[in-house]
Amino acid sequence: MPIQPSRNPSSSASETPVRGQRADARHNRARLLQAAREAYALNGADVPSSTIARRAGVGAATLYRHFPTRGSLIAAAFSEQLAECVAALDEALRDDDPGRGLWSVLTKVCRMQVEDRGFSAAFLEESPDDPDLHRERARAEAGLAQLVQRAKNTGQLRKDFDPSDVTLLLLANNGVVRQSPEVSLAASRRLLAYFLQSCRTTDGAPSLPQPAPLRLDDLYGPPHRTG
Amino acid sequence: MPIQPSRNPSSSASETPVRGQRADARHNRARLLQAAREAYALNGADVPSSTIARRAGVGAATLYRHFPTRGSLIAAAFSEQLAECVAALDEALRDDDPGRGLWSVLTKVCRMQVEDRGFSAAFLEESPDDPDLHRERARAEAGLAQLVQRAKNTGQLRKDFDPSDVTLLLLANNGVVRQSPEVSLAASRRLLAYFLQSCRTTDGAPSLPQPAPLRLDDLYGPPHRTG
DNA sequence: CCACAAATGGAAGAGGTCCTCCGCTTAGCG
DNA sequence: CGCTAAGCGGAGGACCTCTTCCATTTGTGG
Repeated sequence: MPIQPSRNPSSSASETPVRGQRADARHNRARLLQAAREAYALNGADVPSSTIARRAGVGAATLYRHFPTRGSLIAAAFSEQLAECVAALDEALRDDDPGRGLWSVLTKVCRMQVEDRGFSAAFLEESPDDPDLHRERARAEAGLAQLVQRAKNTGQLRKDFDPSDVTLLLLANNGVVRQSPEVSLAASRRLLAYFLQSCRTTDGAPSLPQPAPLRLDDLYGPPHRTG
Repeated sequence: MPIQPSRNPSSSASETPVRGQRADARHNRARLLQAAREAYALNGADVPSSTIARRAGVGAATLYRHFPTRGSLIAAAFSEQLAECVAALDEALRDDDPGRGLWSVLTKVCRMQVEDRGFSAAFLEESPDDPDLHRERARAEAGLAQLVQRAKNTGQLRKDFDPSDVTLLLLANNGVVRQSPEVSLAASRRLLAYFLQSCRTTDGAPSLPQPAPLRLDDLYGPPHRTG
């Protein structure tokens, strides 16, 4: 059963200010979100909360009142980007040409990873554990699977491509992104080019090893913390 | 001018204990190195020094006397792996089939990244700033360039492959590695398969975008620290 | 076996982040 | 305009890591 493009992609609860709070509180909340986005974009999400509070021109307590946990701030700060991803995916699903749709999604998301280091943190590294985020990730996963299947059907995508390979690309691209902006952009483009080229159907090509069980919603904290 | 395979690949000064120190000091040094390697292998190099000292069964001061800076410990702990890389490269340079040599180096290094999270830290993320390390990285860079050129000459490697693409692969693979060991292994294998497939000469293939200026010796700290 | 310097370990200072408490300010309603 | 509670900021406690200091232990050459 095909997924319906979502009607209002930016309805994430985290983004919508709570009704009935005082005007100054609403204002401060907005300033905090903006400060967080700016700070995260630069070097990822490992920024002291105090820095974000200072940039927003509010005290630490205000930050913690609005966003009790680290994850809630991250989730709220990136619900906009999440919406952008969902929109890109919806658009791709509407495209008559599934191959073009898939390339376009991959290109867009890779570019977002380059342009905003916090984006990767929000979706791959940190684990905000926000219900909205989980739901949207699951939706994205399903939409991607559908898009992948269609692209296989049209013969634009190799048959042994696995939806988890999208996650694989995102992780790989994330690894490439920790350089200066210009270098990151060039590196990401080149990585994507290599990847896409192998993804296209090449009948004589050797088959790939087993796909890795990478589901977006399983990716957690920096790594697999043991010890 | 072709590079000569190095005669004694494991002569890194960091590995060789200083002559003339007391037997217990030499012993503790060895215990520290082993503890560091074990701790780093698990989750990368962001392990508190105190943990390493405790695991080695020595006090914190002892650690700092032997390895005054974080970088010196990391560099010393991974000089063995570095030697392994250099050996793999030397072996590849001796191989009659440059393509096979190159694939083998890439496969080996990717696998090392999977099996030892500290390895990546030592070579890509942290900046131990050890003279030995710099020298060996430069040597590796040169050897790789040579191997790449040979593989192009035999027609096994696409003409627009750039030596920096090896670094690109290492970074990408590093991004894929932060999962459980089994998942990481599968993911890394699959990524490598995708990459290698595009690297093989395919005359009709679309050309790649500009290579990214990624030299092993330019990669620094987590990222491009601004702010 | 002894004396002495090398080497050690634990304590403690410095620095940084997370988060909470609490007295003060101010928006918003009547 | 004035009351009230929502909201605020900064101080400070808990925790963690890095690094140094120093009294004590221990290997070793004579």
